[in-house]
Amino acid sequence: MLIDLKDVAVSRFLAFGPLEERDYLDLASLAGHTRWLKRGEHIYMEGDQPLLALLLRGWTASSITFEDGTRQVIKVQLPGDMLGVPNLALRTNADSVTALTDVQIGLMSPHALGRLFERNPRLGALLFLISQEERVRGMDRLASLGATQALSRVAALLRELLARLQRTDPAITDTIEIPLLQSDVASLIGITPVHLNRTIQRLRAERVLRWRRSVVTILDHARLAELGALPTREIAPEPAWLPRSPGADDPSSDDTGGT
Amino acid sequence: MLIDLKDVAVSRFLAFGPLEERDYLDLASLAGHTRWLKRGEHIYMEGDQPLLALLLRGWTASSITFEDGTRQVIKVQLPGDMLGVPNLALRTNADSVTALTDVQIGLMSPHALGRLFERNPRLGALLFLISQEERVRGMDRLASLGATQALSRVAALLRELLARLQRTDPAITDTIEIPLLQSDVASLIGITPVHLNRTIQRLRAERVLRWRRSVVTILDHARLAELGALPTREIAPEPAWLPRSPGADDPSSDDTGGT
DNA sequence: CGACTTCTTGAGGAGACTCAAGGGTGGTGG
DNA sequence: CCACCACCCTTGAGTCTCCTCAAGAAGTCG
Repeated sequence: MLIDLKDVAVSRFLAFGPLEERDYLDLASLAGHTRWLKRGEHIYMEGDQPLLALLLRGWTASSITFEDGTRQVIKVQLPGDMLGVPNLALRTNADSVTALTDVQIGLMSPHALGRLFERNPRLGALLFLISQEERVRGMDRLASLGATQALSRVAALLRELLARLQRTDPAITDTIEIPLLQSDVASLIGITPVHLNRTIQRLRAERVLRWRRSVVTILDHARLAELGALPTREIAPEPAWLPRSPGADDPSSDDTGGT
Repeated sequence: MLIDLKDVAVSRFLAFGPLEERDYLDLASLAGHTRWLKRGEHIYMEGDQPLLALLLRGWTASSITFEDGTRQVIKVQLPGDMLGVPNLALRTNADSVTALTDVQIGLMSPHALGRLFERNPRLGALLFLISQEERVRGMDRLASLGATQALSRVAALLRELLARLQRTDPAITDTIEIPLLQSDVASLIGITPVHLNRTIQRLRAERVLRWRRSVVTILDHARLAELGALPTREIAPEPAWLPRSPGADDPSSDDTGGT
């Protein structure tokens, strides 16, 4: 059960293809202090100055609070995900991020990010791509909330989490531990906790899944896919247009000889 | 009513601060053929190879189709917005983009994008930031769909469109022309056309707005803000961490620098 | 073993959906 | 220029999903 933190930290990058040694070094230059936070603590809050971090262990949730106090959970982050990235575009944070479990995060300075764009355009472009992947996820969630009812939304969420967890741990197939209260899951898919619970009861009755405390076991993957009726998204394998790593000794780059 | 296309094309960049002359030149290198498409035509379709374009004139809508044929409108794009960006992360497009009006688009090659990241890290980082801004918009919409009811969603949508239009045309204050059918608007906010219509009737009765054909006039901005209860997002003014333009003659650009 | 949180179930009500038909509006062709 | 047609908006009626309020069961932690 020991995972190499290095692997987790770059897992989102590796989804698009292998990295050169130079890339690992440049990515390491992003790493700042690591911190542990307890479950329930906030990594950052709405209205604060933007802050950038990498989630190394544990789960977090991003939420937005309305003026009347209503809280909406926007998404959950798993190890390897970056925290606070969208807020870089804003003067103050749009969302808050809370630790769902005890978590370990690696803080990183926006300035280091800026230097990364300068020094290693390939990694800059990869960061760009990772953000696009997040946007696609957001679009799918939007489609789920906008066009389907509770049963489908639960199915779509479980399929999403399963797929994301499988990427860093292929051993996961049927059983996942979701450190979310049912009230959090309900907010995530835009229904009330009461209604989520009734929906879970239906899925249990149909033997689609087991859901005990925070451990969910999928019994009928086919039925789940049928309910959460969005296609599985495939990551672009090594997009040809990506700049090459600055270390790569390929003489065929016809461009200006900078360096 | 004549708008300089150059201005439109870079409007999203300018939101974060002014550009150097060099930046304009590098951005121009992204520009490929421009094309006109008629209302109703598709810029690209789900399942196709990703394609990159800049919307120069007119409106488009992005939508996702479920396996059962249900279509969900994800977002609308206005002049200056880029089309197809999120799909760069995927093997095949997750969404389709359709022209809501006659539109003019500028195609751009992903390879040119890759070169831009290499040649002008500042613009690379700005593209990254523009994507983050989109993510924030998506998060807000997710919050709107997940936590509020029809009346608020209509209000939030109108406020969003108003704010986006005002950015390129400050003259817009109360009246906007929305080239969307009520059925499109309904899908966008995750309700049925019938229910949207009833909701509009309520807003009309309360004298919050006029909505005739595709022309919407806001009569009561305060009430609208009250209903669409999300804070206004402010773009970060010239983030300090952005790399500087490669043309900028700053002698201290070598990587010195403390921790 | 309590005290607390979280999950579960019940009952009643409201927002949103479906089906369906009537009323405008703009476009097209005679 | 008018008549017709197609498309869209609007309204009605009935139903269902989902919500709210509330209380009881089960699990967790000190």
